[in-house]
Amino acid sequence: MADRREVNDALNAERGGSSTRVTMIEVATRLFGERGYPGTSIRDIAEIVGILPGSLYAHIGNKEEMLLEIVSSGIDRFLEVVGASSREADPRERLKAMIRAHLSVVAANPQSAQVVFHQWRYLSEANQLLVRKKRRAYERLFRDVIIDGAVDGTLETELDLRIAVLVVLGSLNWSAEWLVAGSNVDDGTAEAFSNVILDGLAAAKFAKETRRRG
Amino acid sequence: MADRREVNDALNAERGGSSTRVTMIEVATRLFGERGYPGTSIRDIAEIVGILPGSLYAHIGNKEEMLLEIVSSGIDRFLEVVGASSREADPRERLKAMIRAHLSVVAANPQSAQVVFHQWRYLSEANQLLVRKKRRAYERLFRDVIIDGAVDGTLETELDLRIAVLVVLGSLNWSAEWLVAGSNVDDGTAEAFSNVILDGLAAAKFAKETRRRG
DNA sequence: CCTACCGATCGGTAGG
DNA sequence: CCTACCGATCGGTAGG
Repeated sequence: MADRREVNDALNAERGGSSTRVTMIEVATRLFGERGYPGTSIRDIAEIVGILPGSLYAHIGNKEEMLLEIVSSGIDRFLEVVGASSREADPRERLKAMIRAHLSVVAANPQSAQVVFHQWRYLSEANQLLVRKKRRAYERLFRDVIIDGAVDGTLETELDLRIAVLVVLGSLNWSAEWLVAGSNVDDGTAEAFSNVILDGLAAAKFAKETRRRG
Repeated sequence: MADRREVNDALNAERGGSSTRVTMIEVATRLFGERGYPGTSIRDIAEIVGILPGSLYAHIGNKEEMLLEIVSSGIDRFLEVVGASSREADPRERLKAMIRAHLSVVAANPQSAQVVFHQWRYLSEANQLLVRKKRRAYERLFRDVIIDGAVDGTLETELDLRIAVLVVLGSLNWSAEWLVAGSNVDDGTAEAFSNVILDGLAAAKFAKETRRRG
């Protein structure tokens, strides 16, 4: 009966943090993503974790602390993975790699992504400030690649930079609504996504043929 | 002191519904959009409307009924306005008109749009079914114009239709996060948006020059 | 639309 | 991590 707890305790010794705490955060991530922060009660989380509601407070200070941790580490994940994809020199290829990376992070845990994208509103003003700083850094990755592309001529120069970033990030973030959890983003999806973003919907056959030839 | 109520009562006579009910829905729209459905209490709404919590139930059956009304009429608005823009014959121009129309509906009431996009999750299964039907009809408008464009050659033929629709609608829906309420969508924003969606971010100078000449 | 109220649930705590 | 509990707030109702 207590086997799950025993396994947890074993893992517990190996790492620094309590494994129950890790489980709590995982469960909270799922529920905050599915039902939203105000729609999830401490009791909901406790029940799934398998402890009594009050016992949660042996591992966390309060409910908002869990939200902050999920949102903050969630953005960090995007910054790490997409940041690593933004080293590529050629802006066009860099943007493609960033799109694929962003989609892979969302697909790895869409519920976490949903919390990152929507539940930060329920943080206190002070905590929202922390989060906003990270979000701005993330947006900068995309702004930079578009600027670099405009400079070297591989990306469009005449477009409205702000709108371009909003369209790209908007369509990427919306993927959390339809990407199935755990599905490795297959080449097809990322490729199709990049095609729409990079080349748009309008037929531009001459440009493509020209590019293909040389 | 009771002047607001008197004015409401006067308006009340002119239309069918109670004006208090209309005010309630407006307030609920704002709060559901800003704080989410579970994060908004009946008491929050009542306080702003200026009546006591229990008095709300003279005008509605329950809290979810308000949500359903807001979501349902919200989607109807998109269907009407964007549907009217989808009569244009040329697919490229039609899509541009639809993008502009969608953005204008969001800008007219971003909070309502937020409720439409995110709060439908809190409806009962039965009510979600109603909503999903309308959402599908809305997505069909966009799928159709992309298909029509592929057929007549003005839009790209090789792209993944599903992904294309998701990218377009994703970026459009995300606009509710950044569009300021009441701002008429200026030509610049809608034009820039259409440019990114239609032509993409990749420089395609040859195609553009070719199109301009012919 | 108010008065007066209901049972249920909420986030959180003291003490072990 | 449990026992036992707190005050506050929740959606909603009967009767006027």
